Amino acid sequence: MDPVTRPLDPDLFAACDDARPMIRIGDKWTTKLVVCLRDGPRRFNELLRPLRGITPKVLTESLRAMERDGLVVRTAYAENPPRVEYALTPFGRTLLEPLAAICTWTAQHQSTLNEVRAAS
Amino acid sequence: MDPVTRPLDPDLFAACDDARPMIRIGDKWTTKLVVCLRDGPRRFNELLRPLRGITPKVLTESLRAMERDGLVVRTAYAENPPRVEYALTPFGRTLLEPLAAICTWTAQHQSTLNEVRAAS
DNA sequence: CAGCATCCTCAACGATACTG
DNA sequence: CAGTATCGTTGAGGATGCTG
Repeated sequence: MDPVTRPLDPDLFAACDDARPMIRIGDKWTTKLVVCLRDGPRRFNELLRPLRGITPKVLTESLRAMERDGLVVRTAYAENPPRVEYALTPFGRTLLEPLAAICTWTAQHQSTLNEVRAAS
Repeated sequence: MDPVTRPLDPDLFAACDDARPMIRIGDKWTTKLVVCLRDGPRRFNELLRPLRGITPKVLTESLRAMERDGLVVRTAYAENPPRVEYALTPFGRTLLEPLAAICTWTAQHQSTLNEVRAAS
């Protein structure tokens, strides 16, 4: 069929809709936070420091958003000084595997990407 | 060890760095574009329409960025009316698999997410 | 058809300072 | 320690109109 007049594949609309990552996977910190929490609960400052450059405000906002989505639980202990721990929920842990696929891809192709970008 | 004074895991810094998706996977359109192109070359308007809501400007910008990263090739045919086709490169196709993992996760947990968000 | 030009909005992100 | 408050920046994305 003439490529100019061929109809649009209806399935393409569905395919596009399925491709939306509803979780804020794209934002700057969510993926990193999930990875940081994979080995167990972490305290606020234990997250603040390895995530070089994040500010307390942004960390708080990110954690709150992930809490709302049920990815993270916040546990505050009534101690002095105060202690708060963040941990992945079972639901949050299900993100670990697909995220690992992306991380692996990035690690494998980062050099390729750098070359291509440097060449342009 | 006292949880207050325990040292930060040095590996955590590396883990965080590995978690950065260098590709603009997070942006609003890149993942959808990759999925839209998985079955073969598409023309500008064939991408514009299924990606409901995208504007020509943003589509152009997204495609240009993906071209710079070597994910997409742009082929212009000297015809009248003009015809341009966009296709995934072999490199771009390598993204399909890890992206599918995310899409599957989203499809599986979308209802869970909707419930959690509605409850808050 | 495949875009470019122009202007605009808004939310993420950041810097700095302060507090229970 | 674990934040909050305030202010400022930035850029992705959008609206609209025009063109080779």
